[in-house]
Amino acid sequence: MGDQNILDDVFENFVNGVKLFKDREVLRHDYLPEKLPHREEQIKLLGQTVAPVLKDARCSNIFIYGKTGTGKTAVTKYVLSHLESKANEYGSQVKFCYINCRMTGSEYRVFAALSQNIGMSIPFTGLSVGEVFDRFRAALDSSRIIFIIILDEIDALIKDKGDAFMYELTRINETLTKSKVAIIGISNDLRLKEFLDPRVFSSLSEEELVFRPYDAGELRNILLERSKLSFHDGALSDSALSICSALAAAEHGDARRALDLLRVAGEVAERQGAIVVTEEHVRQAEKHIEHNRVVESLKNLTLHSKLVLLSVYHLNKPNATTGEIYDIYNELCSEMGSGLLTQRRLGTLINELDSMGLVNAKVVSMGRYGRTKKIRLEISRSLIRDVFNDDARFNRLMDYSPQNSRKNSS
DNA sequence: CGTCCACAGGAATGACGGGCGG
DNA sequence: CCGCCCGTCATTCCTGTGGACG
Repeated sequence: MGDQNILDDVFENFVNGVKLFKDREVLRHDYLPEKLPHREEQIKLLGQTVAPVLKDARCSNIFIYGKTGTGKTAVTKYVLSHLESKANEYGSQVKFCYINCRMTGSEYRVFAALSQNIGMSIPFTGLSVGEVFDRFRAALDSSRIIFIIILDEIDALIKDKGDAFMYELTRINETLTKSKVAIIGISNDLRLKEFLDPRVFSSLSEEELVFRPYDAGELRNILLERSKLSFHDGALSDSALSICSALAAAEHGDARRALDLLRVAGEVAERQGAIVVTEEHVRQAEKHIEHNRVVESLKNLTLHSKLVLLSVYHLNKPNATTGEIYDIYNELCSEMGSGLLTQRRLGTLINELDSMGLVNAKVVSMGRYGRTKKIRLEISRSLIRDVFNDDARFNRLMDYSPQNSRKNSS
């Protein structure tokens, strides 16, 4: 009955309470606004580059660089959707296909998605990559179009699969007679060219477009535009808006981050029944986002990654080495009756934990005493306890104290 | 100034589950 | 149903290496 009342309050509050949001969809980062402030230059350049397709000519390949949240994807989608409607107007046979390489995952699935887009279905798996590519090329040629391929986050794919498939793709025009292909590559990593075969790179970057990070003032304008659509008048304090832009600017000039902060701050404020979103709500939002991020990645770790992380937790010193971790990991494995992985494997698991920001690993040389990684926990110990205590398998391991077999000084 | 530690991290290979074409 | 291929995880084997020690 007490619960009932609480729930009533929650619903009551939701229905009758002050509403802060007008439309929170506007703050999602996949929302494509009608205006993209501070990107007029890039829009113009990209537009000029793709314009030839309206006269049925192939446009140059384009390489777009910029860190996350600098508007690369938004600008590209914006320009292309306008291009598409123009093309319909003029009756040009233009098609484009947007692919996020990181989401798509493998070269196989990239080609499968491309084929899908020109109306040819490819099985999820089962064929060789070469076969899929051939089918794609055949289907493309017989469809007589200008095909613009947008490969977003292409760096993710190239870094772990290599650039062989890109070589195929950049040369595809030579074997097409009735269709033409242009590629727009989008990369978060400015150093991508170091990973690319020079031939691929030169063909891919007939044009280059660089997106600088936004500064605090620009972020502020962006947020201002969006907040007009997403919040009710007066629901958002000026200082909250400023602090969102400042925080995001300090990170990478990441607009996506700024929008997230603003949205979550709004949600926090709404939940607290506040009439206006304040600076304090933004601070809470920041913690909230980070907390969620960590808990999510923690939950999604594989068994052995969890054990490795627990080993770092148990060793509990700021300068743990790979070998020490491995010893403890060893103990934990036998304690739990699970098989154990090689030290080689553990090394790469540690690197993964590092890139997720759960752990900090740095290679150092201790001269006479070898070369190893110094590993330190990057997240709070209590958080680890909270998350792992939920999992019955780890109960015994949580208050387990390892008998550090190594004789080691500090 | 060369040695040699304690690993790093690349390459090749294998085991395995999923999924297809024929 | 068989044979093949994919992607993922893991092992094995390997060469490479910064710098304190002797």
